[in-house]
Amino acid sequence: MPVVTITDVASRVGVSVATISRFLSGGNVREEKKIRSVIQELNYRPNIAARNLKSGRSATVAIIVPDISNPFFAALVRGAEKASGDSLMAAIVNTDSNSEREINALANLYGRVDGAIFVPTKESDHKNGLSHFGRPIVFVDRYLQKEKKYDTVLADNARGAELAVEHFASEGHTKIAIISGPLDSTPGRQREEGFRKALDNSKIGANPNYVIVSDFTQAGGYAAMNQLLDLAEPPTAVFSSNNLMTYGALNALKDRGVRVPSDISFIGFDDFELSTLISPKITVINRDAEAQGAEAMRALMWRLENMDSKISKHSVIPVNLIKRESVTIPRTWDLQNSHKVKERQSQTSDHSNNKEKVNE
Amino acid sequence: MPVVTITDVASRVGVSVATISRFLSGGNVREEKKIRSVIQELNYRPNIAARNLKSGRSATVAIIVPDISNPFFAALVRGAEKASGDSLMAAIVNTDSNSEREINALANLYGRVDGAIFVPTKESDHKNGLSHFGRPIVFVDRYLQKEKKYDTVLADNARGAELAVEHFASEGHTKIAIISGPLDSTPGRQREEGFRKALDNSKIGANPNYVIVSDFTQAGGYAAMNQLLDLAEPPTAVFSSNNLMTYGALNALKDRGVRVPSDISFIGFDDFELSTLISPKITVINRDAEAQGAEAMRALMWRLENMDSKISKHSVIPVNLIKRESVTIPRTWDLQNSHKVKERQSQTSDHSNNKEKVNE
DNA sequence: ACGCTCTCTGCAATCGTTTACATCAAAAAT
DNA sequence: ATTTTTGATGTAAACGATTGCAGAGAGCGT
Repeated sequence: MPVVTITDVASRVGVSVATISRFLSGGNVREEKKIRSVIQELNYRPNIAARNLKSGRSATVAIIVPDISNPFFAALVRGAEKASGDSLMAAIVNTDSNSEREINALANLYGRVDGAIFVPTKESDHKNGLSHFGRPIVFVDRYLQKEKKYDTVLADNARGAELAVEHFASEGHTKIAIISGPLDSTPGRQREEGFRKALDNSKIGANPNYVIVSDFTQAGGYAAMNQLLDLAEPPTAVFSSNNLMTYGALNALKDRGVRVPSDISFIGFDDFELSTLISPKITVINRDAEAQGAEAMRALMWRLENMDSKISKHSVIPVNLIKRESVTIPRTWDLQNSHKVKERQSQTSDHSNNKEKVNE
Repeated sequence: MPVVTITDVASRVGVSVATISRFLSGGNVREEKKIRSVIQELNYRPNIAARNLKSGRSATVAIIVPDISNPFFAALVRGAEKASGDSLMAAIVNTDSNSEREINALANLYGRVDGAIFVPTKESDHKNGLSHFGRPIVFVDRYLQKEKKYDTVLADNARGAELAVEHFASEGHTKIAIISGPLDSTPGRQREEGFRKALDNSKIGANPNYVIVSDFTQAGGYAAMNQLLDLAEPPTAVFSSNNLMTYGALNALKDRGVRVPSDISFIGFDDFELSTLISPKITVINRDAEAQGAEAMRALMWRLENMDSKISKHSVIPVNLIKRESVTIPRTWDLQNSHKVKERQSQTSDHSNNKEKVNE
């Protein structure tokens, strides 16, 4: 297996290597036709490593995600990879939601890739790792609070939570709970904030007992839902902040024989395969994960072409509510009960005193 | 942002670049301590491209899969990536089950990667693409029939199908159907063969009407199940050859109001998240997809270290039956009916004549 | 004291490209 | 007919590492 180089092609055609190189990069050359045929004949392929060395680029980008087997990240990666086209190679790294592995990955990737699409686990500081990496990074779905200069592609998380709350409220719910993700992750925080804000806007107000901060895992969702059901006065509607926790929460509901939606209404963030197979079909907040990945890749590619641009780009992926069967009006008993709550609620807001809310 | 090279380190320490290089590759050097501190101080990182050029390797492998958003492939990739450790970078490519994109990917990857883990869509010939690629390839889950020299990591597909049939048979089913994947794909073919073999072994014999060859997609599974239900004498038990078709088949069942398992028993190949959330919990043939990916990566790494070895390695990932709630005994009406079938069946086998089976 | 081995060192070639620069012939402008 | 412009070409120097080779001390046996 003789490895054929540009020199072989050049001597075979009878020109210098420079000419071949120029042909390869689209320049005008006299012997174009002959070069083409010789390349074909010898099956010449440019040596990528040599090209990378000379050009200082690798035509490769990294996609760093917490867990590729989470359907959302899988779709994200798929969209990104598809958008990269043939010109760019995508290397993927799984961090298992481990901050240490994240900085490790960044260090390892240095010099191997031209840039990265990064889904960090936490919003906490990554500063050293990032500056050492020294290449463009597009943050997806999560970002680092202190670093404004990086491009981001986020979902409209707050809006998603609002849509859920508004839908619950329009059906008459007032005892609305959230199973939230970690507040030091972007989607966790933003969805929780959106939830509170929507509750405030609709004059219902957030009940601290109805805010369970969990961890975006299935086990966490299971525990959180049980915690809600154990309350003296359980909520009549529950919003779960991501797909994995939705699985867990639904399992808890099932295990305890609580029926959806007759006993409790439910909305999850992020649609999932099989959401139509289970009974009832689950109402969800949805967004186009593939589109989000594609947008991130486009942003990164743009940045690679415009390294010196000072402006940072921040895209927001829209969300929408998919109404299915897991939301209905509260049970009568709860309705009466919620009536009382409502009254109490309006009293407190009359006094513009939300201390009572916290103690409630 | 001054890019620091080995030369900078060398001059700072006061030795030649060769010494630094030797230190980097673990050789004994006098100034080890000082070199270490200077590297730290200047934050020197070896230039990967230069190293690749010299060594002729890229420390990168490709993972080529039909669809990363299929949970099975996601798990496969995850296992492979994890097994690669820090020494190897994994580039993933989605082919969308498109043969053309497969050969394209191989061509594109030439020179960029040291080897590949490849899940081809079809068993048909890829010969030219493969030989031009000129680097080790480990075939996973699927392989190319005519190429025996490549390493493979397959699941025990035939055994999986057998387990399903045996379980159905042990519950008294005789009208057993398969929704098969394409017969020109390895898992499709092997599972269908295992199905037939198990049926023959148990003296039931395969009914051609009960073998629907579909395409491993959800839509395909949906259509196939409908086709089975439209039969004058529908099967009492159905085995679906992959997870996507399982989704589709279950949807069809649901849409037509056919209850599982009271009306029809069901087993799917490959477990899936949420298999416990839907009612009934689905009985499946399972295998460890992550382990399969990890094994593939190990095989590839071994091959990269032993390029000249003539022996090709073929690993088989075990499968097991996870009994849940989707299989029970056939309905009484069907039992009576199947009794007749059984009698007919035993007659034909008495005659040791399986021609009739084909015509049945 | 001499030669021998052993260990570490620097020199310089090398990997396969790209590209600034100089060159040169042909075409265009005078 | 001469000068200027144009455009393709070849020469050679990079890019940043690795490595064969030869040399230089140090340690050791005789």
